Amino acid sequence: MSAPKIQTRQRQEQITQAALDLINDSGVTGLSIAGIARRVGIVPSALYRHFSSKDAVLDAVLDLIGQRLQDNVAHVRQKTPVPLQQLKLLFTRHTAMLSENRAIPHMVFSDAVYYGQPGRRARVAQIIFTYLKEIETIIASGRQDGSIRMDVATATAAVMFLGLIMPAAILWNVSGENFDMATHIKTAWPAYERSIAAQTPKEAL
Amino acid sequence: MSAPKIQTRQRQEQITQAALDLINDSGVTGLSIAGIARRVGIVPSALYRHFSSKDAVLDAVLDLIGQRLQDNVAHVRQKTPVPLQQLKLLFTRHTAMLSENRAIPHMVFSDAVYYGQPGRRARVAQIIFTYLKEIETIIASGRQDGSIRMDVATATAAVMFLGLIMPAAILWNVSGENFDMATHIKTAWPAYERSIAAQTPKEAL
DNA sequence: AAGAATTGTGATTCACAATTCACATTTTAC
DNA sequence: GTAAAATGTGAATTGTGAATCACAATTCTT
Repeated sequence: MSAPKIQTRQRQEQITQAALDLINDSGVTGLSIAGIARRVGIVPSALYRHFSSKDAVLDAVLDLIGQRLQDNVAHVRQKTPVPLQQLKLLFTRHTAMLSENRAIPHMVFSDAVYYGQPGRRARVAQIIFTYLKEIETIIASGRQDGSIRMDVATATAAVMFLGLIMPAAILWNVSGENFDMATHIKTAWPAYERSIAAQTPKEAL
Repeated sequence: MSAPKIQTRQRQEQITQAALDLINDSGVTGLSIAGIARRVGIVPSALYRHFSSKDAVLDAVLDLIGQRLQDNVAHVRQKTPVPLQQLKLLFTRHTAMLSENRAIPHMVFSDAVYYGQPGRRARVAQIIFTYLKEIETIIASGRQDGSIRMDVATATAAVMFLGLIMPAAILWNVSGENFDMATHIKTAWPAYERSIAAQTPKEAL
């Protein structure tokens, strides 16, 4: 019994998504050609019609992740024009995203990134720094409208924003998903805000 | 030509250290029995005289990492009694430690932790939460002496402390060790301090 | 110094996963 | 409709790395 023939473009999407899902379930180590193929409903060797190698699949997964992050930023921008609110919203959305996709931290910290295909690490750096840049842009506009203080470097404020997210992701993962994200968001945000906002705002709860 | 015979206790230490070094160089994926054995100067099969399996070696490495973290805390405590200074010192020491040992984030985020031996994840959780607990203790004493504000939960302040460290570690690794740790420490610390200190201190620079 | 326990060695087994290839089937182009 | 291109299949190849085992050398005990 043979799988239906699908155009490469769509198969590539299926394969990339299946790979992402598989990483969610079993980590980067658990990612195998056979596993991906099974999920897509084709035979392992068929996968090579659409990707030249496993490494190529990994690169596609990285692209997908970068895409998702950018989508997040775009969504937040379109939701509200107020910089501090954009940041808070991005915070909640990003944490929610991480709750559903462990694949993201797994990829970012994966050996495959650091010791696999040369250039892979640069690719991940690209994704992270691009994301960071977006955050910096938001912060910069907050500086312009006077809502964010000037004596914290935008770069630092942006890195600290990541610092709001990363530990939460780790603790959530390592604790067997028992870490209370909601509480973390509720308590950490005001503290972060205090460290970067021009003055303690009253309405931003 | 045969390697000298060494008592198991010491071989275990050699092996654990070699494994840690190997992870530093090649990641958890690059950790192989053969690689460890080569570094120690014995033959792969000889390793099984001292460890029952590769998993057992991994557990030993985890213990070693937990040990190092605790040592760090102890050192800081002995250096100064002022909570905020303890935190800052811990921050600098921890970042320095991460610069030298990529193995630590690699292990913490490794698939081997999440998808390997069941219970391994709990072990990592144990290490992290113990460390977090120490930080909370420091913060609690800062609350008692009035140097740290009461309206931030100690747990949150502790998690945010990790948030000072983790992004730095990632950016440093992903950027090919080009991220400027020193600048990060210098700019991020005051911001963090502002978010948890009772009032902007003047001497704590 | 003899026997037991410990530690080291080399060959080998086993499982697993990526990749290739010759061939089959379906889709597309003309 | 027919040839060519695209896609899918199953078998075979190859490499890798963990683990086992029988045997050798060393150290410890007494």
